[in-house]
Amino acid sequence: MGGRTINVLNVAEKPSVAKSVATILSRNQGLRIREGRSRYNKIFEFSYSIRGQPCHMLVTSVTGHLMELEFDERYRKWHSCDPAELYHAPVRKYVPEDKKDIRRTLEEEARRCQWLVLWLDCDREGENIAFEVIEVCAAVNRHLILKRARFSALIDREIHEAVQNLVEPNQWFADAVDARQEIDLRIGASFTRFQTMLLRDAFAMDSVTDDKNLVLSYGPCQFPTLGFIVERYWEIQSHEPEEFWTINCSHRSDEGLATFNWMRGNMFDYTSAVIIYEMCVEEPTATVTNVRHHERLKYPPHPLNTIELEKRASRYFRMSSEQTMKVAEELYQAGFISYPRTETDTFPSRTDLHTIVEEQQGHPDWGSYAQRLLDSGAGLWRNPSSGGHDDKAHPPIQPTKFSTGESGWREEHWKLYELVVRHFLACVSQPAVGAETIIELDIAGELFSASGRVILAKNYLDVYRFESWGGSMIPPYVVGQQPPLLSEADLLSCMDKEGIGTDATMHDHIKKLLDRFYATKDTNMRFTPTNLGESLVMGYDDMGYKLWKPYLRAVMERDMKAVSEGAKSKAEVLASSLQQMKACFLDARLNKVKLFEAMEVFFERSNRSGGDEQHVAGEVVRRCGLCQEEDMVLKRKPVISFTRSNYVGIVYPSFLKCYCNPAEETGSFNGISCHFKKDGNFMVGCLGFPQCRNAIWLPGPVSEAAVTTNICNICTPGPVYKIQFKFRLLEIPPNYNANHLGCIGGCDETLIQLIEICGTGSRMPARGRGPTAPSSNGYQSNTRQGSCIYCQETGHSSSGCPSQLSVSRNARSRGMNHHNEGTSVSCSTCGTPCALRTANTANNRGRKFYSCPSRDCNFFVWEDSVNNGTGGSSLGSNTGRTSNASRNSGRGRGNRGGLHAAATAFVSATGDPVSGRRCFVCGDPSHFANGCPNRGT
DNA sequence: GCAAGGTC
Repeated sequence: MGGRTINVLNVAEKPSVAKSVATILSRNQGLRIREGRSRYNKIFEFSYSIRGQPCHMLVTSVTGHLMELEFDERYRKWHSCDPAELYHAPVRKYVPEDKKDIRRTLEEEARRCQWLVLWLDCDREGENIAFEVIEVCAAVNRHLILKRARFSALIDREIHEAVQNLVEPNQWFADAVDARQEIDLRIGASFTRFQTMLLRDAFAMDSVTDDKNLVLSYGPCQFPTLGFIVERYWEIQSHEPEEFWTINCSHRSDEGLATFNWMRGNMFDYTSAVIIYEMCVEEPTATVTNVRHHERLKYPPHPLNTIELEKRASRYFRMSSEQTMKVAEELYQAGFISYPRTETDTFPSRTDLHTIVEEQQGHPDWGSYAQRLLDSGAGLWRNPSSGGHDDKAHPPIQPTKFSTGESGWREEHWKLYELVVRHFLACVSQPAVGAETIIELDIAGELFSASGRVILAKNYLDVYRFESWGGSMIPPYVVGQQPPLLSEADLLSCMDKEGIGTDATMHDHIKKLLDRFYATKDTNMRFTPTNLGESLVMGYDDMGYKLWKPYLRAVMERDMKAVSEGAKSKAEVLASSLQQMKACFLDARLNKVKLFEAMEVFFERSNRSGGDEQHVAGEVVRRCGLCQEEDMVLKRKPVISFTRSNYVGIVYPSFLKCYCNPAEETGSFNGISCHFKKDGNFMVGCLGFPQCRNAIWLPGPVSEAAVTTNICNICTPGPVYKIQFKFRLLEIPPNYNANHLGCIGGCDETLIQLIEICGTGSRMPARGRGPTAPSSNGYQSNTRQGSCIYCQETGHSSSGCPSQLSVSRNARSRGMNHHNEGTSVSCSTCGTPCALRTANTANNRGRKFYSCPSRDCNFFVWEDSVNNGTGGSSLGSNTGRTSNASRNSGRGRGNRGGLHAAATAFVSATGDPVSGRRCFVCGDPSHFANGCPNRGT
């Protein structure tokens, strides 16, 4: 070839690899370094020749994935859509903000290059990152020729061979990762939103955390990890200790004491044990019946990979896996150990093991051992065993630089470096040799045995001080002893065995469980599920779903493998996997009562307002500018108590919705007439709740509020109906009137000022807290009696009722809320089939409606609106004006400025800074009136 | 405010 010099852009997965590749290829001759747009990703330049083609080489890097997957903007907000929509909502790949400078570097360099050579790690993720780099570079230079360099170690021969034998990038590998990302995102986001919105505000979880923003996340890796912990915990709980008896005998001689164990082990029958014991006592002469000698070997460990490093650091030093990886990364960055994220536990044949040992000869603690290893006369050397894993990307973790400790090291650095070095030296050492003796005795026909071990040659145990070889032959667990809680090392083993996470992410999943308050770790590094973690797992388990088991991940992994081998297409796997998971999600939602029941085992139901289920309808104030679907109505926070013959307590509005007209204080509950007492603060909220959470809080001192027919002539989009307020005089400053005709559209200075001074209803400390609802056996038990709510038969739950199943599936598969045949209406919120009922309130007596039977759902629709096509909505759309307003005002997007501004102004009054606003009392922009030092109290 | 996967 030869001829004109071409520019070749080389991109590695991380800066260190770019540097190594550049150093090796340039042979350190004429290597220039310059800055890129990103601080960490330098650009190396030198001349090189690829198969006779003179090249100007530019080597730079990314830092892992360049792109992330996310839902389209319209689905990003938690209340923007039904979580079930997340199984088909559009997603896009984009370059996140912190990677944009890397993208700029790639774009700038790619424009002037002819070739792009991809030096990403040779695994599936690496291949996927390669395509991300291609996407960015090809977008600015369509003529780029794309090449992939395959290499498995950063050593001269590999790198030179790789660049002289460039191949094509592997689309199948990248596709497998695309599918994995999309499935993870859709499952994770849908279940996380569902769980969080369903449970967080429904239960008093202050015992778990004070964090009101608690997220109850679900993830295909984190949940099975939690499952391991819960499962072991349940094993321990279900263990019933049983008494047993055993007989021991011992023999004291000049050489010491030998203890013999009864070969029957444990006897659970007391009488039998006593009889045998008496026989032995009556005839106590012991006869030695057997003496056996064995030579035993104890082999050194396999070469060190990530999981073993984490497990051993946990066992030997009580370091968490997360901490271990952090310290290991620092040691790697400083060049003392090799890359710490590796599955490989086999040394590549070309590894120069001797050189690594030679480097350690000068160490005060293990230097002499290293010298013995190198002395061929000592016979201590042994070629390392293979653990059978090879990720073909990185070698086992090994020391790469000699050190007797550095000034900046903390104790963890010392320990981890020592572990890596001693482990390496152990790997190339002979096994320990022991002589084992087993002695058997006969006393009155009963057999006893004892064993002892003498270590003949310690060999690797001399350097691997973390392991010992005790003389005891008693197994660590005996019958009847309960298993211990899972240790971090156990947990890592479980995850590794079942393929949960990767070596680089396992510790993240463990940490996530602690961060989410799903589990705790005690001082012995053992994990216990929290009430929250246990109840979530219990809930899904009660549903019959193994979502907390590793099976789902295993299936996904098989699919990914099939895609990466070309056996299945990405589209095929995505379609089938998401279809199944969506069905699972919908079923889980139908069965959400199981989650509630499990939570009720541990938590009190919350009467905290602000929850998803606790709004009672009011009057329409304006159309919601956020969701553009529903109206905003004046509501009173529904802390509602009711009285009936023998019970006083809080009723959840979901029970009330069909029975109680919000304007009245009487109604019926389960056919019993009740007296309702409303005692909450005022707010204006969206009827689309819980899908839409747009809410405007009103001043705390409001004692009465009513929507008028007055329309504000300032606020747009209209109409915005004004509200007649009455304030509690003692709670407002003297210069304000008790009566006020106000507007929530953002124009009303008086309201804004009162909120700044007095706060809003949402921030009032005690909101009519009544007696706590019974948690497991009060009226709530009507959903738990075991008989189906549709056919009244026992033996199946309502969600599995044969009379309803086909209807509900039909409705769901068409993505509809209802159809007009018989009683087949499904709840738009949770999909539960709804029964036809009759209203018994003053305004609507005799009118038929459908409502969701689930006690935690607000779905409600009048039968006549179903039949005339106006569709379902949440509670309260029966005011007449609602549906008219909905129909008349159009459903177009955009123009939500007026309401948005109003919401912002009111939000500012609750303490969140909004630019441009100042304290109303003193004018200082650094605080609001609520926190003003000049305000006085 | 959701996942898991790279890596800084």
